[in-house]
Amino acid sequence: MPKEKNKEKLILDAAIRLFTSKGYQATRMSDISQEVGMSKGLTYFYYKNKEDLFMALTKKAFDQFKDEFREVYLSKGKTGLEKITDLVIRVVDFASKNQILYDAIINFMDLVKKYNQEESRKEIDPLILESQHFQKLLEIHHEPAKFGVMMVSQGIKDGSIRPELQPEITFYTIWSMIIGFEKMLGPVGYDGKEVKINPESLQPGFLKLLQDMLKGTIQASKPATVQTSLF
Amino acid sequence: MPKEKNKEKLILDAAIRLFTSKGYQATRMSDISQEVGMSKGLTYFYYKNKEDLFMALTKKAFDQFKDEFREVYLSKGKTGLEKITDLVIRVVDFASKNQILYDAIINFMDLVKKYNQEESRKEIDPLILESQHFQKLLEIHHEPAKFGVMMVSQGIKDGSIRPELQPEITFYTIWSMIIGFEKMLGPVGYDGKEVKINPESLQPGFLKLLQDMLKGTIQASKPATVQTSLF
Amino acid sequence: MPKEKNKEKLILDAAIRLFTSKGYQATRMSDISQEVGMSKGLTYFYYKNKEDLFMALTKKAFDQFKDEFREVYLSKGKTGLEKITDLVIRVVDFASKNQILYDAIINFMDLVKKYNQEESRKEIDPLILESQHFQKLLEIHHEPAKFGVMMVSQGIKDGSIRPELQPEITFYTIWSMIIGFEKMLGPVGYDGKEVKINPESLQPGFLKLLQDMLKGTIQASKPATVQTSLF
Amino acid sequence: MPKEKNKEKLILDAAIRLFTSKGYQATRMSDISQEVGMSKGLTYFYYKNKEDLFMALTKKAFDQFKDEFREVYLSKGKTGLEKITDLVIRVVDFASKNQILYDAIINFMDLVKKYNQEESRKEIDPLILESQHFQKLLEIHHEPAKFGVMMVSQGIKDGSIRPELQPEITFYTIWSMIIGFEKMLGPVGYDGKEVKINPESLQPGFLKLLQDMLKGTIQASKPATVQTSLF
DNA sequence: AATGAATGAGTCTTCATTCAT
DNA sequence: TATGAATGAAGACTCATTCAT
Repeated sequence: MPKEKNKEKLILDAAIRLFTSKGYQATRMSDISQEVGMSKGLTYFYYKNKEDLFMALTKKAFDQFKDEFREVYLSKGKTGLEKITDLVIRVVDFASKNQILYDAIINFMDLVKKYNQEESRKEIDPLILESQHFQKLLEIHHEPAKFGVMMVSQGIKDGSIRPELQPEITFYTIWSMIIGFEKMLGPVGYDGKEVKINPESLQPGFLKLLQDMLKGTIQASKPATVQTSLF
Repeated sequence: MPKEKNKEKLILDAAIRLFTSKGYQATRMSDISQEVGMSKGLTYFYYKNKEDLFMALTKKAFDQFKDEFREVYLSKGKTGLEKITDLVIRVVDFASKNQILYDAIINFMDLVKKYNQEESRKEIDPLILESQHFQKLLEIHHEPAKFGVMMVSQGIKDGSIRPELQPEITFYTIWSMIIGFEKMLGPVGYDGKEVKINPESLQPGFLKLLQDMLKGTIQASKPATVQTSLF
Repeated sequence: MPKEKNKEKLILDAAIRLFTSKGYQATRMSDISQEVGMSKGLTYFYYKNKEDLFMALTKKAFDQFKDEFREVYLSKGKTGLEKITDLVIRVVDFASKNQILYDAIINFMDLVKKYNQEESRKEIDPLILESQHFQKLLEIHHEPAKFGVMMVSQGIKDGSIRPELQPEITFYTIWSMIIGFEKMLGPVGYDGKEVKINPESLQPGFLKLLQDMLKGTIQASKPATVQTSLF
Repeated sequence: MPKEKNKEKLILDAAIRLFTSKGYQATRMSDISQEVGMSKGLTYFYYKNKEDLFMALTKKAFDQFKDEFREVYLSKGKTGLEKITDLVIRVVDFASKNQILYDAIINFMDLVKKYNQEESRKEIDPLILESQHFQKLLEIHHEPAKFGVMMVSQGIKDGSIRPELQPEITFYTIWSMIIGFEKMLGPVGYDGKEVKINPESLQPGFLKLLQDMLKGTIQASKPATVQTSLF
């Protein structure tokens, strides 16, 4: 029945809305059921518990995230380097428009780190480990990156990226930069007297450095441009 | 009296120990008082509430963090680029050895982002906003970065970093990379079948790319090396 | 379902019992839940907090109080003055038999005074102001008095009360006397050597004075009597 | 040493100030010590505990109250009835200007009531019963009333009050009216649509009724007037 | 007389989760 | 599927009071 899938989606969307406006902690399960207009019990029928719901949200986040990566990868008439540049912009945009989804992705990265360390795995809430969504996420969380790696590979082939670079390492380095850049947007936004930069001034320089880091000898006829209309 | 300062420190150290092993949420205020061997009331005498305590912890984190930056900056006989390379290693090392402190720093960056956005400032727990430590942090959280900027400036002077780079933007880009890199260590550590990289293989490549991004024409006699004994 | 209303009533009755025997402050919410035989959580499901519960109790007090007034007003074959006399006795009786309810009424009068004074409104516990029962009380707390005013009006019509009296002012003066009289029963009960009066000796004189204050020229065939079996 | 007496007075005055502005419950002992500028320990040296302090405050309240009564009683060129009228006004004025003191007096009346009832004496906080001030109050709390009784007696003698009235009973009835009247000022202040009276309109009528209740055949040359500038 | 750090019992309140219907 | 009353463990925080100095 598509009915059920629908209910599940309604709950998830309500959760996203509420987590976004009030935060995860501050949102009560009852708020969510109320927002959807169903009983608490039914919510629990679809999602085993709050953690499970959040893991489902995280799964959705990764799916959407992968779509972003895929779209950029499949965009026509661009060099690999241009796609990488586009990706940075898209990810930052995604983060600002889907704050809670992006947070869920970052949170999942922390979770994976703990999961991979024998001594800190016990710190993870058992309910998370039990969630089927979590298990699924362990399988698929590398998928967005695969498109990224392919972009780098393409860049090497089309000469926009230096041929001596190793695609995986290069892409994960790029991803590091993206993640850090997004986090950076908070502090540099601080309007302190002594701070000379802000998000608007940081972005072009950041992209320029990223391109410098990557670019090969063969330039695209139209050099990788930096959009400034982002923020 | 040094006595009081001491108590404050004892509480903070106990909190760091417990937050590290059980997590912030899971640690009860009573656990902390018990760990120090004092009454709950006294803990509240020194720290207004749990959030205030965490902000004090964050303050300590930034102080130690700044020390790391300062030490690297003041290290003798190194080019600016070498110092930047060292900094990456030091920060990652700091993060792994002082997990909760590093988390507090990242958490504070998120907080500052919310604080700077009119619409999301209300999501911040009022107790955090009231904390004197939070107010202090708003003033000082750029300090570590200042040393970083100076490292870049030095690198430009000594020729190890390209002269056309703008120090502030360059450093904040580097910092972005560092932050993201640290987050990356979780996912890439996953021993999945299809993933070809892990922290050990990522780090040298990451540093190489960072150096490529920055380096000037004049190389140090001894090239910036990459320590591999880190993890 | 009458089930729910029932639970609410059960809680309220338990609260009345406990507040009466131990006092409001000394009664813990857990005592109440235990007395009813339900969980603490359920108590909070029906009453938002302790203040809300007390306001509900106050509402019940006013309702019962109004019933007393109505009954006296509707009693047959009595002049207005006789009804007023009865009312005094009934109120004092009500106060002694429903101590906590009467206290709640007096407490609410103090609350209203603060509420009506700009400068002292802030002294009122916010939880009280938020209570729906409090809001309701603001609307209905004059209702008992309305019956009182009608008694005076009747008295004027039937000649038992002086025709030149203004009903509202007269009744509120009477009510003042009643309230004060009830409070008086404490101190005069003190068996001090030098005090010559006690509740028993005070009441008849009090009623006589009250009647003197009010009475018209036309006396009822049977003069307004004073029951002495009250205390 | 007058020093000590002074400290005691300072504490008491600070308590009165704070209880007035924040309420008894909301005022912490530390607030009081801070207001006086001394340590908490010293406050406890002068007052055994918070209840003891409040009983001391109550004692002061009765002393001041007695002064009001005495002054009215000793005022020259007035009939007994005029003095009674003045007393009402003075008491209401006292209550509005010394809210906490007046509240303390009313509270003490409730306390005495409990104290006189075998079954409710146990509800009284033991700390109150232990307070020397409480013991003293039991002895002196009738003193203000004595002046009142004397006013009635004078009124009977000078013909302004009916000769058949029994002074004690009459005065306690008057006091009842005063107490109730003061309480009444809260509710009647409510600006409801259907309520036709307010404190200003109630007072003259109240005083008129009081005078009607008491007055003898011989009128003073200048009839007992009603001041309206009170509120 | 004086300090103020230290105590710790006391309680309200929250909310994820369950289960009888 | 669907409900929502019922549970109860969990935990932060207060503040009157004490006592070593």
